[in-house]
Amino acid sequence: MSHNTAEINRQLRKSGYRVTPQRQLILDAVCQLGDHVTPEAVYDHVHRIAPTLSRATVYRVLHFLTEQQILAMVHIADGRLAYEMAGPEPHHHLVCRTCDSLLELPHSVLLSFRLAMESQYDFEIDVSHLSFFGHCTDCRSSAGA
Amino acid sequence: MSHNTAEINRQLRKSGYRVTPQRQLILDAVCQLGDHVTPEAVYDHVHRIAPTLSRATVYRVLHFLTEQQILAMVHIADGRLAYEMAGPEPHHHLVCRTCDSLLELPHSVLLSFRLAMESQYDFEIDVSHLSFFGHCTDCRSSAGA
DNA sequence: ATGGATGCAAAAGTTTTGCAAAGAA
DNA sequence: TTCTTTGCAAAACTTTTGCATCCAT
Repeated sequence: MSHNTAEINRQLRKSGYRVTPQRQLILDAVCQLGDHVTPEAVYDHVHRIAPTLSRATVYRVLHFLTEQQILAMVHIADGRLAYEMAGPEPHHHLVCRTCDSLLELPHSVLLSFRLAMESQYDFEIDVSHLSFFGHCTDCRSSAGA
Repeated sequence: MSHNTAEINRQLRKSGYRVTPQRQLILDAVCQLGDHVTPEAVYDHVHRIAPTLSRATVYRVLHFLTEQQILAMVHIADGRLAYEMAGPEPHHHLVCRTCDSLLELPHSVLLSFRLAMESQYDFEIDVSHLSFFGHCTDCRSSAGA
């Protein structure tokens, strides 16, 4: 996924924040590294390009960009947190525990489930992003059974 | 929830493991503290009773009891991990982000969703435990909206 | 020039590990 | 007695924070 740099920069400046090389590097990194990017992966990536860019900045910028809704925070296996570009439409993932592959799940699939929860339990599920863990086609067939 | 101590002890010994006061204390703690118990909460609890019981032991025993399927590991808010008694039947939770209350969700509710994922995406979701985050009745009404 | 952002380093928090000693079977 | 388990302490890892400096506007 590529992001609209000009648009994002305009948005940030309009809100009184600054567009810095670090923020651009970190955003590019999340973009290039794909879905479910960990802070450490971001750090590894940007640190190669800008060796003085610190871990503290990576964490701060990831938080910042999430607050600005430019990034989204997602849960990954083992209860860790990761980030990805915040798309206009919520989407979800099927994460294979064996090969770590990702399958994207359109939002529509979750809607009926959400509605059921709402009517049966009067509980409004936050469905900005969900990850489900399990096993994909390939791993199920190769693992036998 | 109370657990069948005698049965569990028998199971452990049968597998060649030992029943120690620490293991019993930690199991009792998870039992008493309820669903979604963090390692730190367990430590706080047992440390009051047995001040020499160390954090290392808490972590080791929680892992151990999970391997033995006496406990189950669950994801809670903020990507943290917690534990609870492993019931005979999988169950799931609706976790309120506002008041942290828990609603139990019977396994049956998830079955249709699971089947849908399996047929549409050929992906087998691991449904040993799922937590959904959102807002409960009370918090939705009091927060306005 | 002004105030938000960064780098560094240190701290805080969480989980793991090595090893000698303790203790369950 | 034997061998698993524990306690302690230290290490490993992840994330946060204080503060002086820097730099985008």
